[in-house]
Amino acid sequence: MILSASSVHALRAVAWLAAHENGEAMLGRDLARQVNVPADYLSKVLATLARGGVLTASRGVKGGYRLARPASRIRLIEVVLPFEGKRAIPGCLLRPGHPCRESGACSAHPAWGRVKDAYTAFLEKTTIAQIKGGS
Amino acid sequence: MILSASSVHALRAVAWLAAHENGEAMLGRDLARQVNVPADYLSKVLATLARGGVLTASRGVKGGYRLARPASRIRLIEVVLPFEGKRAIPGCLLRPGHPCRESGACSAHPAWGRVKDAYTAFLEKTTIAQIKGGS
DNA sequence: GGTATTATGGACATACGTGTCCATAATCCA
DNA sequence: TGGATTATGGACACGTATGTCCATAATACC
Repeated sequence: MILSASSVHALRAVAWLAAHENGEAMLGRDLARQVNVPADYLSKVLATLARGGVLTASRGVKGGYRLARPASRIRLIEVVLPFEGKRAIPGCLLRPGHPCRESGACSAHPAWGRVKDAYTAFLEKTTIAQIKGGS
Repeated sequence: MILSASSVHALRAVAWLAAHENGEAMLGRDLARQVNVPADYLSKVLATLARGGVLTASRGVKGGYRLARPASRIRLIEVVLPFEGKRAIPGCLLRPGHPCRESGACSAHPAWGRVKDAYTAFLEKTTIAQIKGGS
């Protein structure tokens, strides 16, 4: 389904974190239980997000994870990029890896362009605050 | 990138076939060379498309592949479905496998819905004739 | 300082997509 | 009928995503 499982895990975790911020750091295992993802796997995802500057992690008692910034200033692309790699931003449909500019665009460009634009706009313009739900 | 490599191979092959129909059947190895896909791999893809009723295959001398119907009556979803499986039609973003109806839609529904609708419309409404290029 | 607690990291297992190689079946033509 | 030609199918190889398990490092609290 378009986004990899790791990306969805990451979005779910960050969105849940945004919807339940209360000053305290949230434990990795609690977060895993809440978003229904294997704890040992989610820990890798969370570490990646911390390295990417989306979350801050702290160890020891009272440790856990927090958002590095307000949810309204975290865009989906930042959450997803480490897991999607270059595949995050789609290119030409029939010629993968091809830029598919207007001049010399491939034959599928008119139909595919609408999907491509909607998708990239979704990742680049939507913030966590817009998908977090809760309140 | 959203669609699997096999799906893109299939689309490229069918589109090329549509753009170069001339009454003759096209050999699998020629098709593979034209769309730049490994011949031994494309043959599996083409067999799947034949089983799915998108192409007709014939063996022996003068054999090869043809479109089973005019390109204007082959929708992209038919070409892609055997390779994408249930993943072909996207569902809820944060709750994979969830229908995400309007009532009780997940929190990401407003933003994600636009992408989802554009994508499913692309697959279900676009025909091979619209992406085949050539003349 | 010592101990419990938490995140971090490495090694490993598994499934699947992609791709290769080769034997076999079906078809055409001489 | 026999051989050449073509699609079909099975077995295998390989990389990557996903997931599990366990040791280690960092931190807070007593």
